[in-house]
Amino acid sequence: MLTNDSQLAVILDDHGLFATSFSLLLEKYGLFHFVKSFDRKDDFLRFLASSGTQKIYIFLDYYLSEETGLSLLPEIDRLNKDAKTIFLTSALSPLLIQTLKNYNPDGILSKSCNLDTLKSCLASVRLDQHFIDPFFEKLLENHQSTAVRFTPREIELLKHFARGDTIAKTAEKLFLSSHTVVAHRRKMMAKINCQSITQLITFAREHEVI
Amino acid sequence: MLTNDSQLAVILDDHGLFATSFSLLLEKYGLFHFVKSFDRKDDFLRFLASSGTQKIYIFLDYYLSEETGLSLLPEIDRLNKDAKTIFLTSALSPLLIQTLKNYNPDGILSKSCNLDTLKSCLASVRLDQHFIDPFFEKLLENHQSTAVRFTPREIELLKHFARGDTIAKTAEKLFLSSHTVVAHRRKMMAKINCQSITQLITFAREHEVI
DNA sequence: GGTCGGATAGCAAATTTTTGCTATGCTTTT
DNA sequence: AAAAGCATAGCAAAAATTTGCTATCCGACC
Repeated sequence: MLTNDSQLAVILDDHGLFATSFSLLLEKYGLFHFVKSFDRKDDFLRFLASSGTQKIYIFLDYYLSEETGLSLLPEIDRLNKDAKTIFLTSALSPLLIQTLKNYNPDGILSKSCNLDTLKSCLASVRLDQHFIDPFFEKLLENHQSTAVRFTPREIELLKHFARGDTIAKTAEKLFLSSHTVVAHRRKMMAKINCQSITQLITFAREHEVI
Repeated sequence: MLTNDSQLAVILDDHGLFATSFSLLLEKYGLFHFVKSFDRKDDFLRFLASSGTQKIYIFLDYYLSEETGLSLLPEIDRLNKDAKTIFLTSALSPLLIQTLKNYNPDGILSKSCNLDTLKSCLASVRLDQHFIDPFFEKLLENHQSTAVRFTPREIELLKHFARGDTIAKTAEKLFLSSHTVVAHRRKMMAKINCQSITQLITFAREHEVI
């Protein structure tokens, strides 16, 4: 049922070990008859350029060495209008996933997904439907509901704290009274109910506030 | 020459897709006859516990979901004294690689390495020699002068601080005197010459120490 | 057999952060 | 116009962190 005729999968991931290994996985389970993997953007694009118009399924890593897979989308579309693009990412940030989603690729999969999710994704994409990893769906939902809102000014100060600036240093840089900086800290710490600046910074990082 | 009899490879990587795929790679090229992959620490440890004393080659991801592969080393050693441990990491930070090296695992490989490097690594490890990816060797050479070193214990404490634990909390969790925790903080802060814990944490994050 | 570094622990003092409470302008929303 | 929320600022006390200095134990290395 999954053994569609002459479908080609192409993988681009700068972690060569993953690219090579993943191509074996796609072959082994009969998900594709032909699989080609690349760990360099240039080779990948060259191959794509020579691929003509045949139907191609592209597995694209989000984090490439110097850029993100997103930046390749226009080029991919130019080279092969019918290509299906599925993003693979190890990211855990709702903000990043939302960004990815906004680009509307054919699929978005977590690198932590299991074989069944991979198969579901392929089944959907083969029916011209879009697929997003249930794990990421959940991530997005949770983000909406648990969102603690920091004001723009608070986030600005928070960035200083996260860079290691003390109260005094932050006040100096932003031309504020140290009392004001303390007040901002206090307010943010109250919002997430914590007792120290490191906890606040950790929270902010985990929730991609900064 | 590579087809040693009844050698077992075990993979632990929280990116299930990689773990599964990589196991296929190890099998396909005859690098191992038996390969088992896990994406959860618990399952991995349970398997290891039941493995008896046979020779095992462990491929360990550096970044696990809540901790680093490093923290599993004692447990691995306890469960199987003869296990060979090879780290796989996508990290690019000299400091992190140095840290990894200090633990003296049997092998350290970049996830961006090619098949030949993987084979060289295995050849070395099978001769009871230690192997480090040439790419990482170069990375370390280039940064020898500016390298700041944290000890394993320091990094352990650092992770607590980064999670927001105070001195008292950290001491409590690790069954230490708060004086000891202070001493560790002090030492690390002296190493990077900073005056507050947030600066230390920021440094550690930027240099991928934690 | 001695030196060195790492992990442990302590005291006292200086400094910074955190907390409890208050207050004044300034927008935005109702 | 009142209310609500944001940015600003202050004082004082409590708590935590940082610093200067010392010291023991242990294992590794020469």
